[in-house]
Amino acid sequence: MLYFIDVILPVPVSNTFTYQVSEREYGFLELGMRVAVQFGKSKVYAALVVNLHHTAPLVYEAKEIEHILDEIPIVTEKQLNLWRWIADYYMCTQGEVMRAALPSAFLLESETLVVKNENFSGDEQTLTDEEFLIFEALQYQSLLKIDEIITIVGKKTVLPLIKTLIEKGVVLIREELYEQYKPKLVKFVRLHQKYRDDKALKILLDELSRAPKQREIILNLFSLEASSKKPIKLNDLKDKAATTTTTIKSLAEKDIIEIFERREDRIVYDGGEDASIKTLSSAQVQAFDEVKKEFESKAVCLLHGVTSSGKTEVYVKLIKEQLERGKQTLYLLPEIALTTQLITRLQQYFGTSLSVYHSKFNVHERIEVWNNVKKNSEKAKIIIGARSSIFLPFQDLGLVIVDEEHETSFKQFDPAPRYHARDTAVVIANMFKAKILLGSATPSVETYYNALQKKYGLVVMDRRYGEVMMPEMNLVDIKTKYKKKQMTGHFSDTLITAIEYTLSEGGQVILFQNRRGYSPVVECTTCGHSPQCPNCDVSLTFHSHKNQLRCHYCGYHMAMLLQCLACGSSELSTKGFGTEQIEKELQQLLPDHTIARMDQDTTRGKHGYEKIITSFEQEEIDVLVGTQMLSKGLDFRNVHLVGVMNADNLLNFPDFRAHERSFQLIQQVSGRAGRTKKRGKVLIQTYNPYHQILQQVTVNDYVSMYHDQIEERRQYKYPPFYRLIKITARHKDYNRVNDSMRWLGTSLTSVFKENVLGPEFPPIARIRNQYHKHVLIKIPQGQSLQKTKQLTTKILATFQSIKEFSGVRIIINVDTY
DNA sequence: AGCACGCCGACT
DNA sequence: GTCGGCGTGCTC
Repeated sequence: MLYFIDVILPVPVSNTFTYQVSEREYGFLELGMRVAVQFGKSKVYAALVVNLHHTAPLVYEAKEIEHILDEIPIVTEKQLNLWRWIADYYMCTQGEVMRAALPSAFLLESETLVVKNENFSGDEQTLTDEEFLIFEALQYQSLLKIDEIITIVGKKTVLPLIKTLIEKGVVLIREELYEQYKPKLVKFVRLHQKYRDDKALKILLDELSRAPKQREIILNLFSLEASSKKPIKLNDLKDKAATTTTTIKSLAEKDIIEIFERREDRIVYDGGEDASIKTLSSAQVQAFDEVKKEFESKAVCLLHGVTSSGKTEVYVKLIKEQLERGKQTLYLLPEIALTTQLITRLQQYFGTSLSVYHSKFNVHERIEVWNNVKKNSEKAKIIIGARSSIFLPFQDLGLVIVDEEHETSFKQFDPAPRYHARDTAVVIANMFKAKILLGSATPSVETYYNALQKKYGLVVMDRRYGEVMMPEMNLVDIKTKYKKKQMTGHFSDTLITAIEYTLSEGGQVILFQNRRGYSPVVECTTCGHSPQCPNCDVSLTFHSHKNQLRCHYCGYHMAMLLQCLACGSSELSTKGFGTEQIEKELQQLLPDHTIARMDQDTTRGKHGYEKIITSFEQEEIDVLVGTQMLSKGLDFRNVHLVGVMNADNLLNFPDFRAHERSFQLIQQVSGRAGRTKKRGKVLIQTYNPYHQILQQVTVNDYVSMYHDQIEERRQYKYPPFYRLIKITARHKDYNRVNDSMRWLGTSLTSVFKENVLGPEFPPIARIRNQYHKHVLIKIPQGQSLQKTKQLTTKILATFQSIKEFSGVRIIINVDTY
């Protein structure tokens, strides 16, 4: 009998691949283990076993595997099912899901190493200059990586060169697969066994009386053992006895003590004692009971609670319950909100049962959390993390919490899999028969719809915790302010007065401007020309601190112009405004106050974000100017005033969710004001104070906003009534994008009729010298999703077989955001 | 994704 | 005329 396995490779190819294994290997292998396989001419990859069988492939000869990489599966069967679901639903390959799901240390790819052939006996005179360079380098260095060879010879394509060297017998190549993860080993010490009885010990101490240093070490070891009752770390002993590792090692060589190693986790929570959970307010108790009640009949429940209504305490109580039942909990947060604030708070409640998982962690830390979750260990009963934590190997999941459920960062945009973590979490919860709670102050229209349809449970918390009042919200009509000359730069007199008043009272201010940079567009006052990015179809943005023009899409930058490129006039003016300009103007208005800015430019680096937040918390900063980063779950006690510099650029965004998002954003930013007894104040500057959304924001009327929006969605055929699949073509040739998309649009329309929109160029058609064009497929309720996707895939397969369209990259985005 | 094969421009 | 560039197609 023959033995075969099907594997997924971490590459964007749609199929699984079949390899042959021996009977022994077949008996050992389980689904979810990794095997090293050769794929293509030389590369070796770590592939994941997804099927074991005896069916020999018909049209090709299966290769044999290199070797098995794991002793136990690293991925559970539930995960494999989930991967299949994601690949299917979001129309991508399982390899792409694998790439996103596994911590990078599990994804191995071989590296080609060039070593010298010891048997080389030929004449080095026959070598060309380049060949000789490599030959020479190998006399000093036993092996060379491909990258190193590229630097040595100074050109890109070196593979043919290596090939001739192999033919001439000068070098050999080796493919090496590195295991990136090394468990952290900690050295421990203990007394050697032969001195474990009192008599032997006494003799030893007598013998050591002439070696006081060594005797000292032994005595210190005893005192440590007596006080801790746990194995003693070598480092602790070293510190206690004020000695060196070498001295301790010499004792080990004499067999007086033993040094042994143990695996240890890198992530150790060493916070204080667990804080007891705050007693819930009556509103929180009521919400908690209601959620539990909803969970009796429904798997998903929406917790709609205004900002600072104390949703977190309700979550904590629910998690506590799961913990008591021994179940795992997943707490999902939007990427941006992974601030230390919430994590510290949860650590105080749950101590060592809580693990954090997100992309800023290094490979080793991620693997450890992964393994702990898979072992269902006590350390990983609660996982808090961003969207990628849905890929962890849960064993016994009881509850999922999706906080700030409406956040669009839960949807992965690029690369594939373009999954939505909230929606995927619902699927996972289903697989485990677990409950899932979606929390938000401003739920997404889709979720709220599901709640009203009774598909999800709904629990409302409409009071802020501790009877803190909702902030007082006012609109400032800057159109009239400009007319009446009551504006200083971008600040209305109303806003300035409010800022000055707040500061005089010792309060802090947050100013929100959803645009970074100094001013988006530089324009020549003579001819109207504005400098464009050479790689993208956008105007360059002026950043004053570096006196540069920058492109936010490709990172292109140049020095600020002195003269117009088109007409040479030196009269250049700026249009629009960003955070940087607000900061500058304000500094001039308030020279005696500290003003800081928080946006992508100032929060670069690992701790940039935390630094600003901490100094704002400690009131070293009086006014914080920032982009939407500010709106996410931060809790500043002393902010009394929030100013929205310009609400209009949010509302005018060309997207069917723009109004919903504006409402959410302004509402969230406003939530930063007045989180204590003193009532906070929010001022929103706008050209359009009668805009429906702004009116609804000021009176905090989520429900009427929802009803307006849902009506629009129904009327214009958008989610939740219709599902959307966006297909994008990308190529550097404008005509090829255009022609291929015309074909695709026509083909799709012939099947889906009026439910195909486009093809259409996006507002920015060219990014990094690549043209983009979209087609949108709308899927009405009742039309089979599966069928629609099958038909689409079929059309796309035809598309890709057309010669004239070759090279056009297709990007599929299901449930596009 | 990588890597090999195959066709076209800038240099000897 | 060749070398080196990149476009195209396949990988069990």
